[in-house]
Amino acid sequence: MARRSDHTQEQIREMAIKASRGIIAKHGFAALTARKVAAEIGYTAGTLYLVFDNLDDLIVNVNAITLDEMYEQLASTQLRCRKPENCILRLGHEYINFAVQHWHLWNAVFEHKMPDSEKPPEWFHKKVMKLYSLVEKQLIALGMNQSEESRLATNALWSGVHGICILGLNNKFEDNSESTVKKLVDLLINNYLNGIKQA
Amino acid sequence: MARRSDHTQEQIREMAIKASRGIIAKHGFAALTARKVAAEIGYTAGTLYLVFDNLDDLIVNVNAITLDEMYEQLASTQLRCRKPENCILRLGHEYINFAVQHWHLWNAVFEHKMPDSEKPPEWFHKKVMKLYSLVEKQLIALGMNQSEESRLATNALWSGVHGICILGLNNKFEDNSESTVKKLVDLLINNYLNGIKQA
DNA sequence: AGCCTCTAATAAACATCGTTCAATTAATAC
DNA sequence: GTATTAATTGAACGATGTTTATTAGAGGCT
Repeated sequence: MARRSDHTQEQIREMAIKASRGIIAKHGFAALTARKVAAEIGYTAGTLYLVFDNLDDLIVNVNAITLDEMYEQLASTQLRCRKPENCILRLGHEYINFAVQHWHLWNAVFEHKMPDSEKPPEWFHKKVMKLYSLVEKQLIALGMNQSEESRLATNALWSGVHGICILGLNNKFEDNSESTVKKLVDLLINNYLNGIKQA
Repeated sequence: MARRSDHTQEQIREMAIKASRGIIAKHGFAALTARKVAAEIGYTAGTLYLVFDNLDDLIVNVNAITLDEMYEQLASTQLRCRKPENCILRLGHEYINFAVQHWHLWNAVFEHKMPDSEKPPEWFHKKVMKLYSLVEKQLIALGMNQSEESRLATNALWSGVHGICILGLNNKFEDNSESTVKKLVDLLINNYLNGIKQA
């Protein structure tokens, strides 16, 4: 068979990405295979390679959507908060909420490694930085002037929050309930911000 | 062939673990395959299944050694430090040093996921807790009484340090040099401890 | 020594994976 | 209605982890 032209290449791309999201969301990152994605959109595995460089290319596009959704969810919590400390705490809580709600998709963002030592494309990195900027904005509102210093302070704090989520939600603690993870994130943020104000 | 009895089963186990460590250290976690391990110890893949349940079983044993070595390296830095704040900073620096020095082996500890939702054996978890106890000891020396509180404070701080290492050493920041990662860890620890003392 | 038993180790098989590519088939152009 | 063209396929390739029937060799017995 050939030239069915049931769909444009762009449509096939989008269908494949959507199907992949579904597979990951339902069965986890490890369950994603080229043949499964292809079967779900009614094509064969080979077709995917007409439209993506390889599976990594497809996965990066899936993870990009997850980052976009995460940004929307985090940004929406910033509308009704006044004090920067509270805004940052809300960001932490919502980060946890997102990870819990979209567990497999969130995990895929961090489980996926580029082969050899290739880097994800630049536009992907920008989406990550956009997320960090939500936190940096509040640190600046807290009196820190925008600079190398605010960037480092942001990276330190948010990597810390991320570390708690990664370990906590992967059951690496004795008690790994969502509420414990929230407690830990509060502890880290509160003490960190207290320390910053003092300095 | 059969019954060569060149080695006991226990010897084969140890040779396989050692060979696996070598492969991971040299070529990374993704390069580890049953056939490669077997070839390096002069046996075939099937033999590994006589001595391990599966590859995950083998990997857990490899990672256990890494945890042991990490504990030794971290514990040794605690001999010549007086003030708890400095002891914790040293732990942070040495955690980074270990990750840099044994990059692939350190990564393997966190890249490896049990299939489905099986858990690593209990003795593995104990080795992780032993590492945390190094930090908790210093938090207690800092005036915190040993309790649920000190455990949470330890988890929060050290997961944070770990998060910085994971993201920083995987090139997730703009500047991902070792010195930047050290700066971030200092920032997190110093502010966190300042915040704690204030509370 | 020769034989037998038992089992450690093997080689081959299986199902799956990502990826490639010649063959084919349907849409288009003439 | 026929020729051209290119989208899609299906089969192939070389891997992977894991299982299993087969076999070779060590140890005990006579």
